[in-house]
Amino acid sequence: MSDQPRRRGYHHGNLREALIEATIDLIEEKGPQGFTIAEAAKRAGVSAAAPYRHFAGRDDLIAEVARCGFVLFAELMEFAYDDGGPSALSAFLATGRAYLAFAEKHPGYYMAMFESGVPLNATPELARASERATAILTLAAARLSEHLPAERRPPASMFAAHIWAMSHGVVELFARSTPGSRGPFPADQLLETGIGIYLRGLGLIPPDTGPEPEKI
Amino acid sequence: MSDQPRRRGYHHGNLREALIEATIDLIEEKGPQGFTIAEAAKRAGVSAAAPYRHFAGRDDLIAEVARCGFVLFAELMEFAYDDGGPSALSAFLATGRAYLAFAEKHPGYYMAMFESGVPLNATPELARASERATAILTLAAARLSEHLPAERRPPASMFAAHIWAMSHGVVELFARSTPGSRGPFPADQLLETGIGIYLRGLGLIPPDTGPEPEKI
DNA sequence: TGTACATCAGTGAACGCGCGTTCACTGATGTAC
DNA sequence: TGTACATCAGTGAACGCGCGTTCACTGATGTAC
Repeated sequence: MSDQPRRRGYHHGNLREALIEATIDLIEEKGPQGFTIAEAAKRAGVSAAAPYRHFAGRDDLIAEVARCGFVLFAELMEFAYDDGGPSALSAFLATGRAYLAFAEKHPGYYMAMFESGVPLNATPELARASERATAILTLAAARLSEHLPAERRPPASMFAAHIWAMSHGVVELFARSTPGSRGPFPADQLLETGIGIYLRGLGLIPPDTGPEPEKI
Repeated sequence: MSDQPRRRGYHHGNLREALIEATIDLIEEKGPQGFTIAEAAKRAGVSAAAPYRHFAGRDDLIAEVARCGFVLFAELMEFAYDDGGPSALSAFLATGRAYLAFAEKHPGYYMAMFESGVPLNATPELARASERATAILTLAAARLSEHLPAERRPPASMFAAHIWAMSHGVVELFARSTPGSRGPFPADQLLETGIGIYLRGLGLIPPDTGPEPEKI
């Protein structure tokens, strides 16, 4: 938050972390391609050459930010999932809410992860972090779909992919407060209702009462 | 496709369109931020200053490409929708397929529209084009949901937003052939099944036969 | 049909800028003895 | 406890580059008469 460069002396003492922080803020403000190493260094109160003591270059720094983002993301999802309690359904819905909350509270991370152009396998560490996050969502989906008879149970990874796709789509299209926002619905409501309808389609939520749909 | 600059003389004759074409190709190859006016001009066989006779600047050119993209997009969606025939349901599913087909066949347009950072209301013409595209999807959703009893019918714009979000999410996360693609499912199958489950949740597709889900 | 002229769509040189990165350096830190 | 020295994390100047944009210009086109 504090952009003022404050240094204790010749050595920064914490430059690596300070650069990561600065990168997050910069990406948040100007988007992934508006980010420059030079400005991150300036914000950390350090010369433009200093970052190269800690990162191989621009892409390496962004990849590291993305990795940290996935780590935090996974932690939040895991915390929200709460080991499947109090019920598989509520735990699942909580992870969905956590997804959106993460994107809204940490747009810098989110952009580094999904909009920076850094491929998810740019570094082995990044690949591992993103896989771990995927695994949590997939686990939540798997646990929830155990309540479904096996013969009409989609693969858990497909289930998870559907939810991920809808969540990501809502974030990208409707959660940004950029001018030109579409539609009158707040993003969290949109995602909540969307997931609700999807789960009803799977048979995980009882259908609404009401007359049968006419034949179409 | 032909990158060779071929000119008939001092005047290009068709520079505006040639620049748009070059921009599409460049964005497709290098992403929206890899695009430069200088290179678009070179591809069109023209000096770097020439584009300024036709566009106010970089952003204006990208915005125009996005606008063209929305126009084509709307046309394809409209064609796929086919005025709601042969049935509201099949017409709706066709528009979903058209969405994905557009993203796959015209990635340059798609990126200019959704990933370039150009806000959808950057110019009045762009805003109009994107609204028209939205309107078509919303119309398809409205027509389809007429088959639902009014009291459990979500607003058509919300319905449309759900579908748009899932489609966009599938495109962004699973349709790119970039290294690091996730999941073993082809994008079209993912979208098809996802929309199917969603529509079942709305009651627009009869539920699968099978035992009731246990209480969860 | 021919000529004069306005208009238009290009050129090419130049600008200022900021970026990513390298390099030889230097000041601070910590460890061996 | 004090000193010598290796190591580390910074500096600042410099580089080459390519970009967006401007400007005075010039060649081609089309229209009025």
